[in-house]
Amino acid sequence: MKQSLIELTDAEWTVIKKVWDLEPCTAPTVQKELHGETGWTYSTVRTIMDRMIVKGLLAGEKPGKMTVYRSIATRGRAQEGELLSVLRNAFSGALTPMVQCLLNSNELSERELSEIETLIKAKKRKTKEPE
Amino acid sequence: MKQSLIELTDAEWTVIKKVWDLEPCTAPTVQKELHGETGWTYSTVRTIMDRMIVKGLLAGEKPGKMTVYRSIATRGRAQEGELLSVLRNAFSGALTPMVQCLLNSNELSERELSEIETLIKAKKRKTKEPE
DNA sequence: GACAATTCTCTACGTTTGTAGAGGATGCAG
DNA sequence: CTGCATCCTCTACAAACGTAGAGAATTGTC
Repeated sequence: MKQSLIELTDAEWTVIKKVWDLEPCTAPTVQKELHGETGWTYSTVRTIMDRMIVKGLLAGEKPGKMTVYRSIATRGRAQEGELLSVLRNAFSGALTPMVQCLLNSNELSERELSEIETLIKAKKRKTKEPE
Repeated sequence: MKQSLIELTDAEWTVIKKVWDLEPCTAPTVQKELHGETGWTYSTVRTIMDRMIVKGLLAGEKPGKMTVYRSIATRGRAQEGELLSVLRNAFSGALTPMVQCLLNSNELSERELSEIETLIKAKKRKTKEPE
């Protein structure tokens, strides 16, 4: 039962990335970690995190007085969600143009190009001989 | 002078794709075209389009009584904007993982894989011998 | 010129997002 | 115990988004 696409707002991305790094973690910790980068106050971070619980993106438990947060949405599923929603909205589902745009819009090092080429070859192999 | 990233909402994507197809075009035309797909009323479409003018995504001229819309944001720049913002938010700027995720999250035909491979080879050539 | 159809303008309203303050509760230092 | 620092809860609020209705203006038609 694969839930429908996950989509995160910018603020949610900022928070969940820290959570992935720190979990299990508390709101004050996350806030302190993010403060340099964002300037957000405790209230701000806390609000975002609690809203993310409601959305099923994080889980919060309260053993003592402090709430301990964990991620529910995995990095992979979140990334996938973003990609697929761009694919759908911006490229009407057409993958090749999307990759093309990606390759054009960025200076890639040769190393990156080679890496990607390798990925493709691997994928090709898997496609040919399914498990 | 490259303006900063373009980002469109879902509704804006829906509209601008029609505009790209139909431009120059009027709001009633776009609304009629979208009605099947979205059920939106004239007011809804019109509001979105006018907000898009304010954002500099569309241009509107009014020679007679009807407003004629044209796109300002090009398809390419809009697509690029989406991709780069996902790259930044979800992949912290790392391109290879993004491509990898894309390849994994979708069943690609062998044809697509080959197409992409070709793109990469072309790109590699261009990278090696800059103009 | 009166009417119907089309289009426009203006206003509205609920929801989501970004951001945060005020004040209560709790726990540790002395 | 008393006070200071932490952390929590609740509430707020402006901007953006999705969605749309009400009523004015225009125009083609009889």
